[in-house]
Amino acid sequence: MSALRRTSRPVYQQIADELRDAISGDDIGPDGRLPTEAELVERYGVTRGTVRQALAVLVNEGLVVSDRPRGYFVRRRRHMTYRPQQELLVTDGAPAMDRFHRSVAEEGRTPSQTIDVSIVVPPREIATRLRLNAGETAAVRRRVRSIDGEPFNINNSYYPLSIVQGSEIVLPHDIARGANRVLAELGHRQVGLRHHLISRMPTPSERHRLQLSPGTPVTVHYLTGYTAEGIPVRAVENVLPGDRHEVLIEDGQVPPDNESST
Amino acid sequence: MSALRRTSRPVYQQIADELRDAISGDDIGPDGRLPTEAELVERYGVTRGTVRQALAVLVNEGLVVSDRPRGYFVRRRRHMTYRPQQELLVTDGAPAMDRFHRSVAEEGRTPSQTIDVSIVVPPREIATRLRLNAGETAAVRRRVRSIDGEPFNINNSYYPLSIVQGSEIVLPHDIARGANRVLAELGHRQVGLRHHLISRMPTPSERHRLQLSPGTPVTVHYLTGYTAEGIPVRAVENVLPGDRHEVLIEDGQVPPDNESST
DNA sequence: CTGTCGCCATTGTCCAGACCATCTAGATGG
DNA sequence: CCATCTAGATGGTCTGGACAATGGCGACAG
Repeated sequence: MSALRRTSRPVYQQIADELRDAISGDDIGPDGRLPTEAELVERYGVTRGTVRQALAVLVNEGLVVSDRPRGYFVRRRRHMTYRPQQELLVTDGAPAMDRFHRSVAEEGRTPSQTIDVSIVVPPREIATRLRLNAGETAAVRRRVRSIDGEPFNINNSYYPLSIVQGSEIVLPHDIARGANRVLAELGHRQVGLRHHLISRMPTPSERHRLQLSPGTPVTVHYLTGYTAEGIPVRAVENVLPGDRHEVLIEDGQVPPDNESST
Repeated sequence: MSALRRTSRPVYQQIADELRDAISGDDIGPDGRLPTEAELVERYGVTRGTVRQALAVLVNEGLVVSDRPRGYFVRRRRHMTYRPQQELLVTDGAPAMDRFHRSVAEEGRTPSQTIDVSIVVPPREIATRLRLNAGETAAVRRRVRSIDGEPFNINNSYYPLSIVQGSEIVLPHDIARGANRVLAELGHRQVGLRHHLISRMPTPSERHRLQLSPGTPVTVHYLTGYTAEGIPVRAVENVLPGDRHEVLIEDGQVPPDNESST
C-alpha cells in the first residue's frame, strides 16, 4: 500500500514512525492490538526481518509489548505513587508495609511481600552511604513487594551490624511497629533523610525478579537516614519499575494533594 | 571456540550473557572495546545475524554503544548531581543558570544554554499542576542546557499567563536575578515545592534533542511551586538523561555532603 | 452441555548472503 | 615534514527462507 521513500531514513524507521504516530494519535489505543507482522509485510512490501526491526524499535521504547503468539499490543502505564518521605521519616506513624498494604487494598487489589534477612558486605553504593570501611558487614532486609501475585518493587534496607545486632531487625519477620521505631528504641532516631535517585535500565536479575518487559527502565532510589548526631543508621535501595511508579516528594509548605494514585 | 549449549536458552542470549559477564567482571573496562562482529561470528560459530541480536541486547540495556565503524564500546556513566531544592526554592540565592554555570565551570567544562519563550496551551501534565482549565494558556520558557556544546538536559518552565503577562518572564532572555525573584516581586513568592519524578524511555524528539544513545532512559522531573496561599505559580518539566544525572533531595536534618559531583 | 485434543495463526530463533555508509590508518605526493 | 587521497575494516540495512514454540479456538467425543 503506502510506498516508502527511498531517500535517506531507513525503511524500518519509517515503519516504526508510522506505527508510533498511530499509537500517539489514538488510532490504536492502550491495550490495542497492532497489525501482525504478516500484515505489515504486505502493507509495506518488505521482508519480515525489516518489519521485525521496526517493531523492535517500538518495543525498546517501551511503547509496545509482544504477547506471543497473540500479537503486539500497546502498553498501558499504571502508576502507583510512591512517597518516600511518608514511608520513612514518620517514626511514629504506620510502618511501611501497613501503608503499602492499605493503599493497595483500597484499590481492591491484594498486596503481599517476601522478606529475607542476612548479614552481608554491602555493595559500594550502600557501604559509602553507611560510611563502612572496606569489608565491614551490615544487616540487610530484602523485600519484594507484590500486587495480585505480581512483583511490584524491590526494597533492600541495610543497617550497620554494630547497631542492630541482636535486635529484632536481624530476624526474618515483618516488624509490626516498623523498623524505624526499633532503631529509635535502640537510641538511633532518624531526623534527616537524603534521597538519591538515578534512572537506568534494569539488570537481568532485576528484569527477572520484577518480570519487566523490554523497554522498561527502573528508578533506583537510595535513601540514607541520619540521626541528630549526623550518623547514618540506615541505607535503603529501592528498585522501582518505571512503568508502575512515580515518586512524589514535598518540600516546604504545599497544599493538600488531590490527585488520585491510580 | 566455546561451544554453546543447545538446551533451551537462545544462542544470542548466551552470547549476550557472556559478554555482559566480561563487562561486569572487568575483563572489558569502561570505554573498552568489545570483539568485532566478525570475531564473534568465528568464536561462536554462528551467523552475523545472531551476533548482532546478542549485541542489540546489550545496547538496549544501555551497557554498550556502537560507534560505527570503530566497533562496540562499553559505556561510561558520568553523573552530574542535580539538586532541585537548591535550584528552585532559594529565591534569594543565586539563580539557576548561575549555579549550573558555576558547577560546570568548576570542572573545567564550558556550559551554555538556549532559551525560547512562547505562549502555549500547556500539555496535560502541566495544565493539571497549574490548575488551568482546558484551553487556558501559559507562558513557557524552554531551555536546553549544554556542556561543551553537547546537550545535557531540557528544562521547560510554565507560568500562568494571568500572572506573568507583561513581565520580564515572557521575554526571551536570561533573567539574571532568577525567574523566582521576578515572581516574588510580582507578589507570588513560592514557599513550597512538590517534586514528581517518573522514569521512562525518551520520545524520538527527546532522543534527538538530547542526542541520547539507545538504552538510555530519562527521568522526568515535574516541579510545582506554590505560594503561601497554596496557589501554583510555576510548573517545571525537567528531562534528565539517565546516563548523565542523579537527583539529590534532602529532607530534615542531614549532615553536610562530602560527595563529589563528578 | 462440557471437556479434550489437535490445528492454526502468530511471534521467536537462526541461517546465508548482498550491498551500503563511515571512519581510520597508511600510502602517496608535494 | 605536512597535506591529501585511497583502500580496508567495521557496523547498518535489507532480502529470503526455514523451523520452533505457544496460546487460542473450533471440532469432536462423551
